[in-house]
Amino acid sequence: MTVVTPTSPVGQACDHEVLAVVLQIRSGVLSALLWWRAFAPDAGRWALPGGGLRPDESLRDSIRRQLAEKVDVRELTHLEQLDSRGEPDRVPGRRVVATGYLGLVPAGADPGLPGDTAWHSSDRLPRMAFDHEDLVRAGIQRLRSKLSYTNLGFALAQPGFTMSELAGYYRSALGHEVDATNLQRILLRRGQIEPTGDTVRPGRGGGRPAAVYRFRTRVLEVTDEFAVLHPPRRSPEHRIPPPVPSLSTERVPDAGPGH
Amino acid sequence: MTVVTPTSPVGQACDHEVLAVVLQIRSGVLSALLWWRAFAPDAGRWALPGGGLRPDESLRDSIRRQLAEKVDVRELTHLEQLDSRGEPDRVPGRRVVATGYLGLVPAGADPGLPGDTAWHSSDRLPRMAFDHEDLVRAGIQRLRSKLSYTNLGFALAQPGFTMSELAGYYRSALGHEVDATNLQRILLRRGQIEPTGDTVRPGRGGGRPAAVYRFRTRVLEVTDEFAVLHPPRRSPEHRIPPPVPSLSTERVPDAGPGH
DNA sequence: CCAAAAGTGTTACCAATACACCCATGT
DNA sequence: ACATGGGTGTATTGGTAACACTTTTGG
Repeated sequence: MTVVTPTSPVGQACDHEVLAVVLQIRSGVLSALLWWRAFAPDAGRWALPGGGLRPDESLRDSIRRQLAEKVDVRELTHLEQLDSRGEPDRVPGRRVVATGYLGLVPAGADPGLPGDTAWHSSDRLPRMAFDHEDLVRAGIQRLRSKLSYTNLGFALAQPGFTMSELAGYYRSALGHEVDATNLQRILLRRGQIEPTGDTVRPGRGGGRPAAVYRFRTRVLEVTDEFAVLHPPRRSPEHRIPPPVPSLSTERVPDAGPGH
Repeated sequence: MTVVTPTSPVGQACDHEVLAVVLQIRSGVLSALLWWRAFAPDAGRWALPGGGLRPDESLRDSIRRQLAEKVDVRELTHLEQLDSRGEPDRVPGRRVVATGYLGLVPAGADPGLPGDTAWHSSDRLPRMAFDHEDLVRAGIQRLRSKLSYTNLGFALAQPGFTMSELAGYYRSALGHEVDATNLQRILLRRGQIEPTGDTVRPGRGGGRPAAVYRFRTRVLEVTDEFAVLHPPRRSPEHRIPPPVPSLSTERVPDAGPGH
């Protein structure tokens, strides 16, 4: 049965916790914000920020509240739900269902952190508590996927950036080479970014001054609907005719079950 | 930091429910399995199958158990998590966090249903309880997306099928025209399907006998990684060199927080 | 022999990659 | 001048949509 161990935070109605995988590109390394557990269970391991859901808050409100203890929430440029884990033994000694979130902080920001909290390179994760490492990997995977078909890059970059900076963020997040030239054209074509008109002075050694760009919106949008099984281009009204009900042997009642 | 107040109710641990959006193509119509609520709250509206999470089962086990009451679970060809909803007022009178699942049943199957349960056309949904309609739409959206870049078609089709049947399933699920000819080549190229060698006798009116195909695996696989921001083709080892730590001003400790 | 349905071959199109080349600046 | 980094132009590639055409059956 469910044993209540004194790890549960404040007066909870139910054992539901909310966890966040907070990612940021720090000096060219995709990093995750982790928190060091001083107490059992899993003392000495690193855990995701988060905690119990309060009776009067939504999941999203909850994770924002709990993140506020770790990092300045105003720095969070994106927050979306990952998935929920409910294995009975995922946390020893007590039954907790966890809902994971992915949070993103733009490059360059450097929020102050509590002493037990630190950024960890995503490809050299420390020993982590419970099933948290798995959630981190899910978060990274989600980020990588969405960079490809949405404008999620806005959440990794500061408001104004040069194309080589942006390509660097994509490189770090995706883990492979990204050509700044082609990235520029892809994002321009899709209407994700636009030049601000400003330029940036070249560093020592010279070089042409780089144009400054910004994302047109800093809210998630899908800009590349899946490349295959598109609706046909030719006849825009390729609507599927509603099938003849008389031929149907279906049982699709619209009212109550009067059978 | 963490306050210790073991107020969480023991035993019937938490108000967590699991819901399933079960979809099937029935006579060319993408349909959802719904259940008629006889009692308050929201009596007379249609709801998703599901129910409370038991203390000793995982989320996935729970939804399988609860679906077994509505539909022969052996018919379920696919089951994946959608998302969780935790707004405090999503169900009047009590606080319940819900985790939604997407379940798929292959065309042709016609499991017996309890009297209060029926299939409903997905584009003419009845008045639904709580936030369930929103979950249905999320499920449909998920299905449509994954048809494009995974082999999820296996879950909509019976084990053996002709290309025109399969194109029909895709048409119904996606809501737009799908060319059987091109679908065949796409799925063959991706290695999703293969001919069984059998053919099917043409109906009255003749026609060339159709070849029977099957999906090579009936487990979800991603067959079309996102079309853009691929790793470069040329040099397979375009690995990003690990950044020099000495130049880094980072604080990415590998051990406990000794700061 | 004709109609119907399935399958094949071919073309056109579009978007992304690769890469050579041009531009603007610091030393 | 020339090295350095940014930006533009362009050829190539690859995969899908579109569609005409061939194949195989029933009447």
